[in-house]
Amino acid sequence: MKQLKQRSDCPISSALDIIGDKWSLLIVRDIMMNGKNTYNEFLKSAEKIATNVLADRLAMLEATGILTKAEHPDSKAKIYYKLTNKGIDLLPILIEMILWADEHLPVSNDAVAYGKLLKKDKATITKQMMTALKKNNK
Amino acid sequence: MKQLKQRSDCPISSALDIIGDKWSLLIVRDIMMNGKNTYNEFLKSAEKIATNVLADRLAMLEATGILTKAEHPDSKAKIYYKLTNKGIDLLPILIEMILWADEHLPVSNDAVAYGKLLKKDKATITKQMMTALKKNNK
DNA sequence: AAAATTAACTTGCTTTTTGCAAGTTGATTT
DNA sequence: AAATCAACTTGCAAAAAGCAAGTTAATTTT
Repeated sequence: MKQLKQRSDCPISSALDIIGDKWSLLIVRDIMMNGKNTYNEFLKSAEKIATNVLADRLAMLEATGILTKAEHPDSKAKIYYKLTNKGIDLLPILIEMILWADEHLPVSNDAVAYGKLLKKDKATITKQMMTALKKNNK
Repeated sequence: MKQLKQRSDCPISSALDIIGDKWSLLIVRDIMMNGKNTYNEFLKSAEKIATNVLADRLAMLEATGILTKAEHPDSKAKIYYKLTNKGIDLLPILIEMILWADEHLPVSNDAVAYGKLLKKDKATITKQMMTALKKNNK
């Protein structure tokens, strides 16, 4: 697995030590906003993560306590990946990324629409999502 | 320079295409919160970025319109790197990373103290910093 | 009940990126 | 005029990413 070391005691640097790559937050996004929870579902996302990279990131996100493996309700062959509270608490970072991208990058029409909604009522929407996610988590 | 391509039209993915690495946001942090503006100042930060990686990231951040090169007030030998409005708008993402790290990772005492302050008055502090940064920017 | 399919990986190999040390060039200081 | 400083560049080794194919246990289909 990717080497996990703390480069400094700066909080931004320490956060980036874990989530500072192109893939980790996409897995978190898929669980949080796209209702995905299994290896093959993650593989199917538009960004096309490689199988070995996905395996590596899942192991790393588990090792850092952002997600955990659980039994899948439908089948013993599947693994149900779910976010911990630590993982759920990444939501505000994702929200701010959406708002930034919506303002400064070319994104889909859907994303533009969602961005407008978010901008209007960020605090409420965030709190709502957070509560829903943590409830499912118990 | 690192290949700049959009993996999908998802806003989170598109944001990560640019800032999804271990170094870019540390440069932004250094300009935004640590009063650093030159190559050698960036090199001196605790995380010890390599010279070639720094050069690469500066070029990439300039190419994506997050920062620009300006004349240094004190010397013609120095380059003064400053954030654009697009770069300044990354502040909320950094703020949320600080709050997350403060809650879930081991960070310095200073960071813990600052996190408490932030948590109490996030909106006001963010707006204040943003305004100050954009004023300097004109 | 055997064969095929699915899910979650692992392996091997190539390409790209990172990290490290040393070198270059123009401006500034001694 | 010589030494130093600032911002890079270059060369090379190590690590990570990307790609195709293979493995194993659990279903599903025939």
